[in-house]
Amino acid sequence: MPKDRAPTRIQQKNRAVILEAALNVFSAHGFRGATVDQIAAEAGLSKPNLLYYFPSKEAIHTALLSGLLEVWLAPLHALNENGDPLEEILAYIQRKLEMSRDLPRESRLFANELVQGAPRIHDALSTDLKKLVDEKTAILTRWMDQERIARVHPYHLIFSIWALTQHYADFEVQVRAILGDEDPFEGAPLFVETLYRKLLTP
Amino acid sequence: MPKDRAPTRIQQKNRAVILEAALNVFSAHGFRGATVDQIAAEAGLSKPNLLYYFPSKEAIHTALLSGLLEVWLAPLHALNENGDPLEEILAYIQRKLEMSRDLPRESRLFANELVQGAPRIHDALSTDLKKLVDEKTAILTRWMDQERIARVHPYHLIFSIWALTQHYADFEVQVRAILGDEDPFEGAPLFVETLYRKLLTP
DNA sequence: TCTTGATTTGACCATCTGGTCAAACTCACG
DNA sequence: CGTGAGTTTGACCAGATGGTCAAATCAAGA
Repeated sequence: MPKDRAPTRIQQKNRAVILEAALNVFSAHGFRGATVDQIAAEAGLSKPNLLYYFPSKEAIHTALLSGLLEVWLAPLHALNENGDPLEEILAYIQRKLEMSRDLPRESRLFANELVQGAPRIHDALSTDLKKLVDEKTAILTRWMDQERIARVHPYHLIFSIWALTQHYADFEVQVRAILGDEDPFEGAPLFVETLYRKLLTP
Repeated sequence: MPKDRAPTRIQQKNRAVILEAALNVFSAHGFRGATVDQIAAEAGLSKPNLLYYFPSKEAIHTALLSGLLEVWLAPLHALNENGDPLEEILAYIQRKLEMSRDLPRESRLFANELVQGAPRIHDALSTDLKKLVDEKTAILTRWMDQERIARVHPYHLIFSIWALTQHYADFEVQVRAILGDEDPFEGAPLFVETLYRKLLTP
């Protein structure tokens, strides 16, 4: 374990390589299903070498999750009260859909954690996430009060957006098994746009 | 392992007890995260005793999944071409929502499997499930052709229903972290009904 | 070049885990 | 009540897994 100096070039590279490998493995097999050997192999390092950069499997997982939570919530963060309500919401949805397409591993990493009761990020959910969602639903509610979008339960509106968009990443096998050759991300954007336009147009 | 006679009273009871325990453990920790000892403890049996009734951990998991797949797909199966289109679809959605509320372990069992690439039920997805969905989307398409519901991509319509309804079971921790005391199943039925009524009314 | 800290590794360990087995026990029924 | 099949268990095993450690190797600044 290096002292707490500025990270060397090698440290920077190897930490990044490890996190990338860990993302692959954890997202595909969950925390318990992933093995340190697997991550090390994926990263092209020996196991002891990997454990030189992170003290434990748990530490890698935690570093990954906390590092990605910000990225994951950025689109919701960007929801802007001063924009046009419907366009803001639709833009949020499209951004989430793009993330499902471009960052499916990240989506599955969180899905794995959540479906098993979020043992490692429960705190972040009821603090950071709840705070962000409360903030944004307040905006939604104000828009509804001003009759700029139709009135619906704001929390369930957020849940529905998460569910719909992340479904394509989290349950990709199922979607592909049913769609066959058709690219899910061909029809999805139009479908969800139609859906939320109809739902929210006052 | 008993011979292939008719199952004794004890066999019947213990198999059921084991499957119930396995449902608890597998749905909470995934296949890899569950241990045979855990399932045995939950079932109130010793590990060798448990393995007397099922030859392996894998066998228990398979028995569970294949036994529950039918239950899981029953609501979609019940979608009836001869009923009123919108009411049929809304009834399907409400049934799915009830299953999320009443059978969350079953939902998470499948979610765990799917999010990790469905290594153990991939076949059933591309055969049984695909067949059922193809059948039912054909009905939806006919309804759309007859202009009895609005035209949307039928597969994405199905996906959206799955995503929305199962979200409440699969990601229950997250929903609860955000809703706090509020019961998710208080607001959800009205929300999803509104959503699909607006989407599908021609 | 030399030195010192950073990096890498082979060997190793304790624990966990899925699974086996022979022996013991229980139950239903003739 | 005796008997044979059905049931249960303690002891055990092999392989996997997370993690350690001392020794070897490397890299960069003096």
